[in-house]
Amino acid sequence: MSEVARRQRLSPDQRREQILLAAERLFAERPYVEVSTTELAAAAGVARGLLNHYFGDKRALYLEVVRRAALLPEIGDVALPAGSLAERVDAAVHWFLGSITPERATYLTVGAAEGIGDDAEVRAILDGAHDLAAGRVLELVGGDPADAAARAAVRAFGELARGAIREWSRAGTLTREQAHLLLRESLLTIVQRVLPGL
Amino acid sequence: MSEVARRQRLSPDQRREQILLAAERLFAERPYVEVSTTELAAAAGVARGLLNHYFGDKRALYLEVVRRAALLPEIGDVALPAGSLAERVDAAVHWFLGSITPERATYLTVGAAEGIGDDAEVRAILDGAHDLAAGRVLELVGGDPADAAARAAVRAFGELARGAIREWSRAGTLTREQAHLLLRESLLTIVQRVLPGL
DNA sequence: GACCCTTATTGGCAGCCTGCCAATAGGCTA
DNA sequence: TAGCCTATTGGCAGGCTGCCAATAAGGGTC
Repeated sequence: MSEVARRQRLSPDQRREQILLAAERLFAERPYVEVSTTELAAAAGVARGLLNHYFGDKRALYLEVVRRAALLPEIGDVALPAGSLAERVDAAVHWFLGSITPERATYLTVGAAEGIGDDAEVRAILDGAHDLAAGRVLELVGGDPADAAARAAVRAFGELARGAIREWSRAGTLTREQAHLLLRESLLTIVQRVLPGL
Repeated sequence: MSEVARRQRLSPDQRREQILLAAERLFAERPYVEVSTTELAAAAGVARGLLNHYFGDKRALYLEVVRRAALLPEIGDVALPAGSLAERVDAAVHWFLGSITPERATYLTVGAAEGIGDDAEVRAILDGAHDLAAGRVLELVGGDPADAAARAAVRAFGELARGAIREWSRAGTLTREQAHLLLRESLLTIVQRVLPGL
């Protein structure tokens, strides 16, 4: 029978990636406490001590996973403004919904911990990612990304968006079209009737 | 020096409450893993074993704390419909914002874990509480609480509300008036332009 | 192609945390 | 005041985490 090499020496980057992939899977299935480092190491096919070597401790590994997951949306290249406000709003919503494939839905709706069981560091990571997305949306609809209040309002809109996405892709209580309608009308109202009044 | 009674025999209800209060405080300060049962027991002035006696295990105690926190909003007696739609919407928003005193903000914006680090049980508790609130809002604005899609849309609105509340009471990036404006206009739009189209 | 040397990788030790259970004693009742 | 029910305690056993010194994979060098 084929004897699997007991030790395999990989480049730090490869090994890191391998561990992160396994951790991503396990942490997505069960809550933090329920996943032991022993299990994480086994899933990655590695000695437990290697986790500490690469990430410091369990918590740091977890934060790394959250960091990667939070940034998934690929807030990159979306065609900037063009057309009427209605069209631009529609484009922004489309981008938001489009960046969510069902498989990634789990990660994208990440809102992690708030309130009881809150975790300042996790919160900070997510806030950063959400703020980035809010800034992008504000640009798309022709707002001023530098306006703190406007940005805050759009960040709040982001919560609505993640809520709608969850209703659609996880609970199945809204169709994608319904979610789109909800977000389009809401965002339009926010841009037209709320932002000017802040 | 006054010798504090080494053992004090309380009624189960009192002891339970005493432990829950201490746990509430600690869990609000630091994430679950960071709080040890030893610490919880010390904070409650009780032997560690008593926690298990009353709640089973640490997780169960935590869930109990979350359960109580999630239900805080006192979704009880709010004057039902009256006046124009605009007025009813305003009343609903007022109720949502009013049920949030700064001290309780921490608990009320509880959205707990989603995605990475998700916890099915915590999720279920919060979903239940949020759905209850959504049903109440739907009643207030004259919608049909039995309409699943409408309820889902309003649940999503609840996320917007919690987001706005956080921007206001925690981040301080929105004033209460601004948060109110954002929620009022959004909810009005949802009722007028979204619900009919679901 | 064989040897070396850097460093990726391992395995086990020490401390802490958690759940469990039998022993203890507080305080109400008769 | 004596007795009993049961609230409360303390310590044991197993598991998990972080740390560190020992080990060997495999690319570079001659």
